[in-house]
Amino acid sequence: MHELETVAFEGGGRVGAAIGAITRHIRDHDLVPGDRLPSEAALSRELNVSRTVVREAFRSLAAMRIIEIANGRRATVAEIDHGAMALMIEHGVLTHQISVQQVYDVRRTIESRIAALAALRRTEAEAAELVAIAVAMRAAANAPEVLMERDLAFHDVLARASRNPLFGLIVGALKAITRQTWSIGWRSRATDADRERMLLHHEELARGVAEGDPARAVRAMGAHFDESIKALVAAGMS
Amino acid sequence: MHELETVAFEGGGRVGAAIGAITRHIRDHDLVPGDRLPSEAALSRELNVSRTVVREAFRSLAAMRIIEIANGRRATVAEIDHGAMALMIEHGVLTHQISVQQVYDVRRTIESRIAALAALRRTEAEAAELVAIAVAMRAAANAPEVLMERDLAFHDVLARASRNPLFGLIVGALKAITRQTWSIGWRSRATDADRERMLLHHEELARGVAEGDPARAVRAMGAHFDESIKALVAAGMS
DNA sequence: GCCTCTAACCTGTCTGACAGGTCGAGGGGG
DNA sequence: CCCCCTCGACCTGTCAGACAGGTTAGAGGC
Repeated sequence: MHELETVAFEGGGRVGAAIGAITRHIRDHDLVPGDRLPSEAALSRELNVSRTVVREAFRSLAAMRIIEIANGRRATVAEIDHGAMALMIEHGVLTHQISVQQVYDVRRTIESRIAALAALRRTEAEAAELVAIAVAMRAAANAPEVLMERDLAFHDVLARASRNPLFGLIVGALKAITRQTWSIGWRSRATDADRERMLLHHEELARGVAEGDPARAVRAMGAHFDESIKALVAAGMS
Repeated sequence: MHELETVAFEGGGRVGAAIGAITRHIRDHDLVPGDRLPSEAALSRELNVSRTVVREAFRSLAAMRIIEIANGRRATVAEIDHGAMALMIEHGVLTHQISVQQVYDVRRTIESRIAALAALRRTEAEAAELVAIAVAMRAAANAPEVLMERDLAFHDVLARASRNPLFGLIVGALKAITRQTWSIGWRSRATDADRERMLLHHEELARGVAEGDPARAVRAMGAHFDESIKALVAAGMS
């Protein structure tokens, strides 16, 4: 990897400058997740600002999960995490800037690629896990809450098997929306045949990934999302 | 749209609780971008916490671009914006949690879908804009800095033409990485033929979108990214 | 009715203080 | 000699009060 430069985000105030200084510190010292940052007092001395300013800068970075803060402990560099991104996207949906259907279109796009990559890169353990979850989903066919959690777990494993954490990050961020709309889609799957098809798609997907057949996996994922989106639209989800 | 519930993110402290209260306020009052929030003093009275706590909560939300804060003005609900997401992803790359290649794989996936959607949904004005930018790119073939900006503008227009702001959001977030690696890819396009192909791909893409031919647009986008990624790998980009 | 200007309001930053959590250096016990 | 426990230094979380500087709504003049 070559040199990268942090984007200038320092919007005017001293807090922005402090944020810049801290991210620069991370970059210049080539810190990795878990590494500790200077204390608030040390930074406030170094930057010639009050502790208030440093604290607000820390809070900002913690909100983006760039660093982690906790009482008594020094702030540390954080691992990427979808929590903040989920909040941002959720806010977009809540304020009518993004529709649920648009979220599903993005998810469909991403998950299709994930399916292909997973078919090519999954470990044996992941293949077995996917098949097991698909079986477990059928067993929970009459318990929507449980079924949803297994559905989400299925897609988590899939994302992990794609060997690209950015896919996992995005899917994880969209999961919050999924969780809130899942039951609507399920209820609108009126007939047993509809529900059976959903289970079959997951089984087919698991098999495609297990057998290392990307085309098959992508086809199953596409079919799954086509039905999901159709179900949401049928339920009147804008 | 049906009822959605904000994810519980209130990690322990009062600041987390304040964040929850503010997001709940936005949701309960169905606020949209531009609407004003209560003042810090009002919130601190209402929540029985000090202004410090409210301020840190505001900073956190501002970092995620959920609200906007400025001196003298009341905080307002913000429009979705890729700035925060860009910072998060950049941090992931800087701390070696995500590779540049992985970023490009995600971009390729997203942009291919964008190309298809843009071909179906673009306005006439956008079609003309894309063709114009493609022409302008050729004119800047010997000025890498200018060429890059036009390249980025091209993809921005494309994202807008997809009529799905979430695609624009993600592409915008990845743009920071793109900006920092673009010149590496360009330099590694050793021959004039390589560089010519890149221009041709953009022209072909613009034409595919203009003529409403999704398959053609997707094909051109795929070819473009295949070359871009090849160029980055050739340059030793991890 | 429109414009101007001011006073009230609001945010940005600083200071000092204290409660409570964390962690490592030493000392005591096995 | 090693392990465990304790304690003190260090650090973060929250509060209160203060003041500078920006913003805005409304009073008052034209």
